[in-house]
Amino acid sequence: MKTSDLYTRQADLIKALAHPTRIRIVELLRRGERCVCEIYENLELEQSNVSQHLSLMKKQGILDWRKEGLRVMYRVKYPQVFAILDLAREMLRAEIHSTLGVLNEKTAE
Amino acid sequence: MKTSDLYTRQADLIKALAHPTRIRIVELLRRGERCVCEIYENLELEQSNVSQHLSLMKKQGILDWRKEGLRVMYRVKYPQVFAILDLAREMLRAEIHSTLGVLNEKTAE
DNA sequence: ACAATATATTAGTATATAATAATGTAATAA
DNA sequence: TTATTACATTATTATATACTAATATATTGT
Repeated sequence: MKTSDLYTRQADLIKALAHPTRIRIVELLRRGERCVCEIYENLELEQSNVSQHLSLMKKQGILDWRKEGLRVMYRVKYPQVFAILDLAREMLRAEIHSTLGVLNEKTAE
Repeated sequence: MKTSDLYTRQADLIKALAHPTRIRIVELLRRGERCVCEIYENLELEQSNVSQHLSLMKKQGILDWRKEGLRVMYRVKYPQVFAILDLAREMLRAEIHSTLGVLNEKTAE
């Protein structure tokens, strides 16, 4: 039996959020649960591609799903997921501002 | 010019934390700044390997550094980095508990 | 100027990830 | 029972990532 260590599990969980498409999916799900078709239509992606990304996140335990007739409805299981995306955005903004800051210094007075 | 879009930048930033070795490095830096040699000795990794991971995180803007003689001291630039690791650990614990929960139900009474 | 030390960079290779296309499966409708 | 719809899975291929080993660079001490 090969139980991956905690750092690896933690990394895999974070990795589940480390893709632009998966971030877009999660942001869509922030507004509530959605079926697969809504997701790929909304984001203009291939059904298969979306399905694979969903299954990856499901595997990492951050998504829940339920069948509703033909549809499969997905939702984000932990609010921490949104919190992580928000924190990343904060840092991104800070980074962008600090590089812009350098530009401003150069063009100032 | 190929300016990567915001979701890609956000994903790259998160990806910088999505590796067991980089998580271990950041956890070490949680206790304060460290030189490269302290890091690779402490974590029993190759200097070159650590250097590459550091440079990746530096590139994503989450690490700061300063030269001190021969040494280069690294530190984490944003507390958000630690917050993200903490949130991921929370979810990991919840996941582990919920799977253990299933086991308990099976062995109960 | 030369040696030693700390770190960075590069090249090479193995492995992982992602996208597309094709096929499979399960639920409902006719 | 057959067709249709929604989704999942698999195979293939391209690209990205990570590790090791080797080499380069920069700083300090002699």
